[in-house]
Amino acid sequence: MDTHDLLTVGAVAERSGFAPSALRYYERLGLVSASRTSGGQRRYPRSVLRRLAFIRAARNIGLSLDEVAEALAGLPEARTPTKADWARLSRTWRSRLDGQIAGLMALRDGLDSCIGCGCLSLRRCAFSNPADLAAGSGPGAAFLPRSLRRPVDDN
Amino acid sequence: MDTHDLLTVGAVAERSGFAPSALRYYERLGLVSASRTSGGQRRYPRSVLRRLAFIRAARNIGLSLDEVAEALAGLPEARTPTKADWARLSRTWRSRLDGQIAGLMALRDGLDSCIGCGCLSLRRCAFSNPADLAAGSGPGAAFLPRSLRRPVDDN
DNA sequence: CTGAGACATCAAGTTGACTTCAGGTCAAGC
DNA sequence: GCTTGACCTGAAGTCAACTTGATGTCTCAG
Repeated sequence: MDTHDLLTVGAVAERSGFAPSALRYYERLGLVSASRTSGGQRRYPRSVLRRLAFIRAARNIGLSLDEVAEALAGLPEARTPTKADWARLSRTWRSRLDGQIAGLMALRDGLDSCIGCGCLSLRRCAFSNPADLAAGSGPGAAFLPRSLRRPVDDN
Repeated sequence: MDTHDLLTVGAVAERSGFAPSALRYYERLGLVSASRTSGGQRRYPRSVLRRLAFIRAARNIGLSLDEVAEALAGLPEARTPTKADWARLSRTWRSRLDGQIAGLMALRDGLDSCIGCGCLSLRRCAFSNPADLAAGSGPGAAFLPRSLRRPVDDN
C-alpha cells in the first residue's frame, strides 16, 4: 500500500487528522519536518505520525504550540525516539491534568453553593471569582475552550 | 461614597475586574447597558455588577460571549432579576461542569495507560484521540485554555 | 472657573492557530 | 505523453475577545 515508506502530505493529513495546511504550518514552526522529492513535494517518514499524535495529545491538555515546540525540543535528534522518550515527555502532563481537574471541581463545588444562595456576588463568590485557581491569569480567565463546549441548547 | 447610586465606567471596572474597554465592548455586544449623562458619559446602575459577575462566571466555565448573551436573554426585562432568576440561569452549568470534569478525568486515565505503554499511537490511544469526549469538535480540540495553563517549567 | 484626569468615539492592532486564495508545478495512471 | 488531481508558495483572511491609539470632550475638586 505504501510506496517506499514515505507518506505524502495528504496521507499524513488523513492519518493524523490534521489538515495539510496545519501540517505545513507546523513545519514552519519547526514542530515537524519532511524531506522533499526532486520536485519539491513533502515526503514524511512514518515516525511523523507519532510526533503528530504527541502534538495532538499536548494540544488536548491545553499546551500552546510554543509549549509543544519546547517539549519536543527534549527529544533526541540523533536517534529515533524510543517509547521511553515519549513517556518522559508526557509524564509531567499528569500533574497538569490533576491540577486542571481540581480547578474544575472547585468551580463546580462553588457553583453548588452559589446556586444555593443565589448570590453570584462579586469578589465574594468562589464561583464567579475563583482567584485561587486561575491565579495570575487576571480577569477573563476561561476554564475551557470553545472546542469542548456544547451549545447552550444541548442540555 | 457613591454619588446618587450610579457608577462611572471606571468604578465599575474597578469593582468588576473588567477593563473599561471590555465594558464598552460588552455594551456593543448588548451584554450590559448604561444610561448616559448629559455629556454622554456612561453611568451604570449597581445591578450591572451582578450581571458582570454572571458574565465572568459563565466565561469561567467556558461560555463564549455569544452564549452568554443568549443566556442573559433569559432574564426578565421588566422587573429587576431575582436570585431565583440568576440561579435558574446558572443551574445548567452544573451538568456542563460535570461533563468537563469527566472528560478531563478520562483524559488523565488515558494518559496513565499511555505512559505505561509508551504508545501514543494514532487513533488507538485514548489520550491522543479522545474522540468520544471532544466529539464533533474535530481535530485540534483543546481541553483547557492558556489562562489555566502553567508554564512548562512550572512543575 | 479652571485644569487635571476620567471619559467619549472610531479605527486599527493583537494573539494563536490555522485556513483560504491566487497562481503555478508535480506525479502517476492510462 | 497527457491529463487530472495532489501539491507547492506566499500573502492575506478568519475568529474571539479584547486592547491600543488618536483625537477630542466632560466633570468636578479646589
